[in-house]
Amino acid sequence: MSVTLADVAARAGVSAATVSRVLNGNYPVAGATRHRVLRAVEELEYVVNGPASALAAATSDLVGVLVNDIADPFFGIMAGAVQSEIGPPAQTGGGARPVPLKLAIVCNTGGSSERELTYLTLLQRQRAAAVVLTGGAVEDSSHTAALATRLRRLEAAGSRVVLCGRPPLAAGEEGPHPLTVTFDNRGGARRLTEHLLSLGHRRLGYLAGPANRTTTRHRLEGHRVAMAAAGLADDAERLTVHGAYDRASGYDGALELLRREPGLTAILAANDTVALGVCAALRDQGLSIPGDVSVTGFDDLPFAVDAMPALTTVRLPLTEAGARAGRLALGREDAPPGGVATFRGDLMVRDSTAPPRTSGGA
Amino acid sequence: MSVTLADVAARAGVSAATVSRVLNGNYPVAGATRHRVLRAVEELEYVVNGPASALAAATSDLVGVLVNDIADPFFGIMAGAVQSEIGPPAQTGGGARPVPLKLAIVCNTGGSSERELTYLTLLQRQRAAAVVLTGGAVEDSSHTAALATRLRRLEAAGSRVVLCGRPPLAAGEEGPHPLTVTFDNRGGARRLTEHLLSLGHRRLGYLAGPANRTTTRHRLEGHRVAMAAAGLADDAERLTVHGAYDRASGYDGALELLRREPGLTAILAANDTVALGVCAALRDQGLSIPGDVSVTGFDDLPFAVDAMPALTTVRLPLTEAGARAGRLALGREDAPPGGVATFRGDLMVRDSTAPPRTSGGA
DNA sequence: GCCGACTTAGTAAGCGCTTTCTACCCGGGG
DNA sequence: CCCCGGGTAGAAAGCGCTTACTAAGTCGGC
Repeated sequence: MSVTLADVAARAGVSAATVSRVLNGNYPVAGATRHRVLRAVEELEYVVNGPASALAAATSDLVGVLVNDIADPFFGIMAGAVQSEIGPPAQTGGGARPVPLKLAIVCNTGGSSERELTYLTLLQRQRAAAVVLTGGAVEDSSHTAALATRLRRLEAAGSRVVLCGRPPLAAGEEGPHPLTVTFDNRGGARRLTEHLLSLGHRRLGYLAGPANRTTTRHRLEGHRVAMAAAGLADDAERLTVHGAYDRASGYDGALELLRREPGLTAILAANDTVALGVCAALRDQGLSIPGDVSVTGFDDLPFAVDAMPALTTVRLPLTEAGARAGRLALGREDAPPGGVATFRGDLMVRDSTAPPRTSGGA
Repeated sequence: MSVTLADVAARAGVSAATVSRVLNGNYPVAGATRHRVLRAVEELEYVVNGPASALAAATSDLVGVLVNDIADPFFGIMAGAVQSEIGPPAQTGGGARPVPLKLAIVCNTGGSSERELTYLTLLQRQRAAAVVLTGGAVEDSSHTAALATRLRRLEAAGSRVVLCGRPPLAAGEEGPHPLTVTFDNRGGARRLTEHLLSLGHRRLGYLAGPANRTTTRHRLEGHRVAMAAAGLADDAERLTVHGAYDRASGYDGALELLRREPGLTAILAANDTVALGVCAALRDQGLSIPGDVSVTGFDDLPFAVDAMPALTTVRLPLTEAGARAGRLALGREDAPPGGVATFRGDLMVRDSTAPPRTSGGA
């Protein structure tokens, strides 16, 4: 059917082994021979059979990238960054390809731990060279255990595993842990809360993400720490509402928060998308931002600066993190000390936060 | 090293052939035997070797998805939709898997035709079951020809090719064309322009996308048609600026447009992201939207409704288109008549457009 | 002028799975 | 009682590539 190595070999008057060696450049081949082979490859429009080489070499050119939802820029940006590290260079590459180009298999888990496991198995089946898991992990002991097992099997099967944007695996296990690139969600949330507190806010509502997610928990913890330091621990507890990481739950959550505490002067949203929903709800209630209520997001996705009003948020270096994870996955970069690299998030103060009206009167 | 079919066969006391048949369910196997095999699979934690089966069966479980930039929600949404059609079902799937789950290989071309070809070759190498090309195509005759060749080769190699969000291949070629799911960019742009015209605007600037892109051209054509119908053809020509599909070029483009025509009362941006840049520039110039200048986007990405102000735009059914493309790619859906399905975009009138101040005075 | 050391190329044995072809077991009709 | 056909399972030949291992030249040194 299609052109095979043998065809190329015949055409170039050499053995299949030689063609393979020319193509992989992992064995000395005389210049003249190489050229003859390369010409035959051109003439026959030969394209390597990936599965065949993966089988023979016991490794593939595929890298799995697990994301909650690729349509969400948060994940899209990280996935894109991973991809650009492992794929063809952005620059018009010359003829030499120092490292074999890898292809990224993007898997949407939709936040379901079950699908996460399913995809991990599918990636193991593909003999993926590496797997990058992005986003917060579900915190359910049975799932955590199942996940750890799967990851161990993947590594045993030769895949490199890298966590990106999620905390390292529980330290309880023996053996080396997957390399991890993580964000300081706790610190970011704490700084955001402190920012609001320092503006004079005292009644702050917190719209947390879905329960049982590490990201949700860490951000919430950071918030609570700051609240407790200001002697507002009880309020923090009372004014926390959980919801999905989407606009709709921001809208609903804001309404719920207002119901619980009509005197609210600030709302911290789980992330930028949720914050957008909060803003919409507030506007619909006839409240001005930040005049009546200050709002904060998290992540600093590209649209945050163009929101109405421009969102005060925490910038997460998603691109850098994804790129780092990609390099780690290919072993192009040395592991960070302890196997964990943490990126902190910078507070971006914009127009959605201001001193509360009551305290502003001085 | 790892567990193989043979190991499972030995454990179950059957031949490898039988195990293969049980796993693929494409051959009658007695119930008792099947159960024994399945148990052995469980006990051994056997995971099929994908490359091996791909080699033997001459087809893989991989579907390539080419996008300009996965971090851009426009592409993220389509890619996600494709993915959800070919991957594990969102529902907690039962044991039966009617169709083998496919994995999506997402390839960021960055809009480079060269990388597009590179990826196509890499996908052919993987023996991808299907390839979905999204987004506008580069209109360069040599690239178009090269692309057509590559696609033909892919199809010859057994991959199904589907175009999504780009026009069908030139009709000149013989043989069946790749199935296509496309958007009525022309009509959308025309309606957008007519909307502005009907509000009373006469000095409209158009911020087009990068030249030599089908999407850019179609949207521009739609705009020109409406402008010409209003006797404004010359202005349309003079007030068109090309730029990338990003926020920065929206910003710069708006400034350039204002320089060319200070009396501008409306700017049509190539897409929502560009529109955001336009809004930012206008604000920085002290102009109000839509008071001084009306602005429109295109695509209706999720953030459009939360922009400052909410963007009047054209909604493209990205999810539906992606899903359709995914189904077409797997042959799960019959080809549309003529092989081309066109989705139209609906005008979403929001707060960024209003009658121009001067004509509003009546 | 002969023998290692070094290059370069070929041989061939798989890699783990699919699938055709063959073998076998049974039950029922002639 | 024999033969035939439906239902199951096994044997074995690849699928196209990688990679020891082996072979054949080529040199330079003693």
